[in-house]
Amino acid sequence: MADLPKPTEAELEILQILWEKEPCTVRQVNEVLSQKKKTGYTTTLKFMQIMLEKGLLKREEAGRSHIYSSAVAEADTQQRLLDRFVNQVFKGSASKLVMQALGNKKSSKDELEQIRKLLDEIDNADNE
Amino acid sequence: MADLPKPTEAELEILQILWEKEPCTVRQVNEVLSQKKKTGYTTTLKFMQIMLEKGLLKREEAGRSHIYSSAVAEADTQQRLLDRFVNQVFKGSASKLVMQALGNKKSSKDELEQIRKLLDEIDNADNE
DNA sequence: CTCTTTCTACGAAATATTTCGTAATAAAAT
DNA sequence: ATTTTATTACGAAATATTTCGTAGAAAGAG
Repeated sequence: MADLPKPTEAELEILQILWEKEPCTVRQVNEVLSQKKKTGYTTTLKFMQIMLEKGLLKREEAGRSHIYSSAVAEADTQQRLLDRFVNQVFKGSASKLVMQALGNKKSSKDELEQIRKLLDEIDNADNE
Repeated sequence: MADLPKPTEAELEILQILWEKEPCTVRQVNEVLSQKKKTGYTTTLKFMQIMLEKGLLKREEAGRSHIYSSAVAEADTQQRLLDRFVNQVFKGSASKLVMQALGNKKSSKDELEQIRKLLDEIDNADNE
């Protein structure tokens, strides 16, 4: 578990698609990706080859073509990016980020309730 | 209130310093910046000139030299970056981000209490 | 006044990221 | 069997970001 590189913005878009639909061929990924931005097939292919080299994806040969899957878990990646983000933008203060996020984003009652439950759990476990 | 460009990583580091200590000369900023990464004086200067052009900074002539301040507020910038981040990494779900942030980051009791209060306020105002 | 130091401005090199064209190959269609 | 289509690999152009060197001007020291 060496230090995986931080995925770039474009790489993250591809990971999002794979997390949702994997395993996928390049074509399948490109079909989804090219709806948000007009991306050529070989552009997507190139990204996925680069990501394979970086260890972000894995693949399996299927005759002429390849079938890709993510090699990094969604939650792990989110956590890694979040840590970076909190440090860069909020000087490491997760609670400041949380308050800013809650302040301007409307969340459903259900979600707010879940957050409350989480707070309770943290409080209870908080006898370090 | 046109669309300010998203500050790059290096630009954000400079903004952080200014938000803390502004107004500053290039030298003052570089003194702080060069402690985290060995940055040459002209590198910092160049960044600050670019940031002036982009509208991220403003400055005032002081004889031979210039005195810079931020032209964007910290909270606004954080909010803008946060929105982007939530969309890119958490598919727009602020509450997922919040839970991930609370889950792995230890926050003080005080901070957790503040978040609870914030939740209450949201609940009360929540008659969309 | 002359030399040294401290600025700014500018250009451009170095690196990272994104995008695509072309060639080679294999499969599928006719 | 020839042509069309689909796929990978590769290289490199286009763009964005980071870094620094050099020149010139202005201030300060001697």
